[in-house]
Amino acid sequence: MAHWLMKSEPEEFSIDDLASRGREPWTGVRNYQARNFLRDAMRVGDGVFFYHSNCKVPGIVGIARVASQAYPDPTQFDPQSDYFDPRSPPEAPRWQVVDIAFERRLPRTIRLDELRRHAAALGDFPLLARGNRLSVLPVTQAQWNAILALA
DNA sequence: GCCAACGTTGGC
DNA sequence: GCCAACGTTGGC
Repeated sequence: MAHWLMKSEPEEFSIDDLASRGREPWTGVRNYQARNFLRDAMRVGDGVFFYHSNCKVPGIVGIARVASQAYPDPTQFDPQSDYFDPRSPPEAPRWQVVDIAFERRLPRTIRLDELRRHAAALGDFPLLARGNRLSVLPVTQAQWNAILALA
């Protein structure tokens, strides 16, 4: 089973939002590399670190599960949506979502600065790479275990 | 709010 | 196919 880290701005969609909804389509991915992870590599049951980005204390705040295979992101066809993509052909949609199911909050936020301090132990971790902007990224089993042990 | 880093676009 | 311009991400 694979593991992932998915970023969300808490002002848009926080771990509390996921907790209250239970399950949610992960809409709005508009980066091809992230899309490819969703579409080609994610499987139902994969573990997800829920990461709060672009906020006061960025870090991992909870655990979720991949709850569906990938399917076309409905927001790409919705002119009212911020994620509307007029260049996505309906017969060959560009953007995909998976559903994400809430599992639990972590007892405390594992902050980005803390993850950086453990960078050596975590090995090659794209979240910590310079200038990283990818919003969906893979986490190895070893990284998953090491990060959970910090919580 | 600033700005470095990065991905995408489009002219050539 | 190159690459400058532009828009976005996201930490600080």
